[in-house]
Amino acid sequence: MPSRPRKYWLMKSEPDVYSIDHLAKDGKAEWDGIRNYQARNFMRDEMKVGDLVIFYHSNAKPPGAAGVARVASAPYPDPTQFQKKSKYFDAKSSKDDPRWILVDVEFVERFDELVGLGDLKGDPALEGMLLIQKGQRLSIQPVDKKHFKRVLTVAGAKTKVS
DNA sequence: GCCAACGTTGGC
DNA sequence: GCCAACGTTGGC
Repeated sequence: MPSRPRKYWLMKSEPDVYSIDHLAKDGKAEWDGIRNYQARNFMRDEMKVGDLVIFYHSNAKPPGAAGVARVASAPYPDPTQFQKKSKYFDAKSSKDDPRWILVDVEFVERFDELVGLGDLKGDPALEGMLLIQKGQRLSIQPVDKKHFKRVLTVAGAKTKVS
């Protein structure tokens, strides 16, 4: 039994860099490269194994919700922060006190058709969803259960949320 | 490619 | 602690 109700999330990824198809192929991935404190805090403090995630394609043509993933590990330090050759290297971070934390994410399903940002914005049932607020750029964000379920419905998803 | 919105950095 | 400068995000 989960010790708290399952939470719901949305995580953005640029499909040119890492798409839902990449995740489908890999099965599981380290969600590395997050260098925003608010996004890090969600992974470090609030995500639990089993939480469901909308996998969102950003900077894409078109942008939109591409599928579903699941949190698959406890939080742990992002290894790329210590790799000098990585674009995510952070000289100010130390192994004793790592600044950047990530979780593993595993593939659940790929939507038959991407639910475009325009459709999300035009859906009255999604009113108030963080993603569609003006100026909102957080790459990891919480999603209300009702909004999460709505996106799955619109997508014709196989994943069911009780 | 443009640029609005937002976050971070660093001088003071 | 303020805030200008700068860098990034991400839709268009």
